Amino acid sequence: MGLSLDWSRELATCDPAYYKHQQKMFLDFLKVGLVERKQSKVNWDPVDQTVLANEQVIDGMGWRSGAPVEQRELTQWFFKISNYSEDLLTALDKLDRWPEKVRLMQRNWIGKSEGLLVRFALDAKTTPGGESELEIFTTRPDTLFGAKFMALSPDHPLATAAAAKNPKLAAFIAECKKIGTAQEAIEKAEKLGFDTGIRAVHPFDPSWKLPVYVANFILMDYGTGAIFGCPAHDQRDLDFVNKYGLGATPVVCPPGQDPATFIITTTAYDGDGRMINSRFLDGMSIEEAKEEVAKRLEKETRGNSAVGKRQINYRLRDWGISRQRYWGCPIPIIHCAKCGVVPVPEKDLPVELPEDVTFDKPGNPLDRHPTWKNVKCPKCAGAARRETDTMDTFVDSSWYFARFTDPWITTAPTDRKMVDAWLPVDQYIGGIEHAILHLLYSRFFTRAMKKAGHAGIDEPFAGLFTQGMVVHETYRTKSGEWAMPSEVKVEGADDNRRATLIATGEKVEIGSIEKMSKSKRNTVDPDDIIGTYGADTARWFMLSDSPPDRDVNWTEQGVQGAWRFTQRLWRLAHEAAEIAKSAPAKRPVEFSAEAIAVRKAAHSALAYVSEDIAKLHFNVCIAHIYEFAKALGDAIGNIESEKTPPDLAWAIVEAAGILVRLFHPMMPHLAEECWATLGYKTLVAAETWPQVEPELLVENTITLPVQINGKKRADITVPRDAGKDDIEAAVLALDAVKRALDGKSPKKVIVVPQRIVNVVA
RNA sequence: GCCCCUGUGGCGGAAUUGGUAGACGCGCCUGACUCAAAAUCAGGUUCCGCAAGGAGUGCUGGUUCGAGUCCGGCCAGGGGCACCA
Repeated sequence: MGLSLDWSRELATCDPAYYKHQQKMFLDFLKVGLVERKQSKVNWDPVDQTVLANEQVIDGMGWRSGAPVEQRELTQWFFKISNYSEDLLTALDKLDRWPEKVRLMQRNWIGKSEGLLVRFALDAKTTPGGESELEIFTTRPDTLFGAKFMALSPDHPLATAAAAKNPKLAAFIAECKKIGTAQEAIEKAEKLGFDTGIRAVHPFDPSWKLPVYVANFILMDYGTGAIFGCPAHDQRDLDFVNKYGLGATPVVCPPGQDPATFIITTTAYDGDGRMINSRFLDGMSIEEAKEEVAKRLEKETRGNSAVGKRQINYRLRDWGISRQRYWGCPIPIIHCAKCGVVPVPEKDLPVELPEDVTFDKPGNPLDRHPTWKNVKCPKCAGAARRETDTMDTFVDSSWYFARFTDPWITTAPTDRKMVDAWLPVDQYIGGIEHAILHLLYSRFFTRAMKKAGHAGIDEPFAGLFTQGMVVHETYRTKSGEWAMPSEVKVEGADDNRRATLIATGEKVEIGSIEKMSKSKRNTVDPDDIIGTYGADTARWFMLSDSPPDRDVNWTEQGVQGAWRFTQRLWRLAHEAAEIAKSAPAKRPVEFSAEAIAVRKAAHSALAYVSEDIAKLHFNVCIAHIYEFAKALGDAIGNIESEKTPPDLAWAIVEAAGILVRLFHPMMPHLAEECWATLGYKTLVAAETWPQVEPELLVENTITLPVQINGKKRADITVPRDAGKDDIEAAVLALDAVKRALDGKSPKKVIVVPQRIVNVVA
């Protein structure tokens, strides 16, 4: 297709020469405290037999396998992306050349929430082991007087302790965990609770006791795994109390509601309002009440520390990178019974994947490869074993752009001079599907590389553009097999469209329009167009209609038009070359009206294309090139005499040169040919972009639309610098205006300079 | 459920950011060239109407001299998040 790629920089992330550096960075990140090994509940893909990050679970299914994801408890390696939660969030504001949509998605994913940690005292008589307090996290401390219950996650230590003494509770917790394994069930699960018998004390009223439940909708890994429930203002809590009959006292009254009659039944109120039923908070706004509660609880102490503490929580979790699969970069760690977790010494890098592996059984082949797995401990030389987890392949793509700046260096992941000179990437282009996965990981990785000394910047991509997907109809045979568009003949129109297999004539069903994929076989091969019409026509055609950020429904309708245009440009180049023979080399001092018209067409097209190409509005660029080519063709066609006047000849040569350079980015091969035809010895690719002459964009007379009551009724042509009064007088003399006014004088005449005139009748 | 985006001719899509709606291309129609066809060239093509004229950017109300563009309420399609306290 004539793409200009520097293949000398080609790299492969599966090449040990690449992942060697990745292992080095893993060890460096470990040194600076950005890698951690911990037990955690993980998303387990039962088909791929591997762990998935939260970001890789889509609607409860594995992003690759599509299988329902299960929860498992495993020891895993993590990159501490959450160290950068705040930075990753605030730095989004500075990424002004990123689509707002992507920034918003990342903001939501990071999910910052500000709230208060509150230590509730427990009635020790009621606790299993004399526990005296329970810490909860809330973003709504203002609703503390609406509290009806406390709730613990089934995984909360206090729940575990209570269950040890209460078999019924233990059974309830076991039931919760069973439901918790299938993601789909979680979404539909009813809110269930179990009263532990434990009683908590309200922080503002020692005599106010709250029952402590274990509830299936409380997550252990957010906040403290425990909450206080305010049913009137939280729908989940309301659903819960309505099941257990605990009641709901409203503490926030919506504007215009009478506090005396305001009640909550089945819908919680989470809007704005004034505090009610809340003692010293009554009458305050929500914000004032939050502040007041925080202030009071911060001051109050129990056992040498404050009862309340402000805290900011993030939804963003650390990035679990352990994968139990063969295809990935081995994690350069050795486990020794004596020394524990030992990093592989740098001189032993890379840890290469063994090649003699078998895939006959499910699970990780590295796990059952004795000679690879069993090694000596680098510290004590005793028997040890390798870490058999490999890294998530998203790690590979989190820094390849940095490696591109110097892919040849063997002694380090990056050459600091190179990486700092080249990065950040000026314009990154990718699909919206990477909005949080790849783009958030890369932002973290760049920061981590900075901390470990491998780069000097925070943000990898200064400009981001998300291109749309190419979509196409799907075709399916009676036996349920997918057919490719090239194998199918489609006839008829609208509701009568029908499709048959070209080979057999068998009828096929026309299915929905979907993203092109190998599995649905709804792909088209640009080689077909390239084969018939050439690469330039294919490029032009693909760029011409649809803006690149939108999805396109692929059709070859219109490719003929693109091909026709290449012919026209070719003819035009030859016609211009003929005129060039007699054109003066020196720029004429004076230009005729015809010559000026040609120059204006050239320079205004140049101005438009320059602007639109920077915005990646290629379809609009192409429209302007069509117009310009038409104007130039007309100008050449209008030459009557055998000998073209020298000034016009010069203008045509100038215009042809501009035209070729304008379409060169879209049709490089044709442009080079045309350039040579025009007599140039250089390559267009090596030429500079032409300069606009701004004075050619200014018109001496302008045509203003004339509206009557906001509807266009006429045009008027006036000198560019005509005064308002002159324009108004000319407008009122127009027939269309006189007719509309019917002898009366207008209420108002609005003259917007250089734009429009509106007569209000 | 919450958040976000999109909605313009027969089709893909333009519209200087509040100022001529439908650029440009496809398709279609008419004409020229031709014995004929293809190619090429010229003209037309939002809808209603023979015309004068009128209506018109998903629906509906508003702000404004003026709204595809801004605001409110709906409808439809797409995307993201979802027991995150």
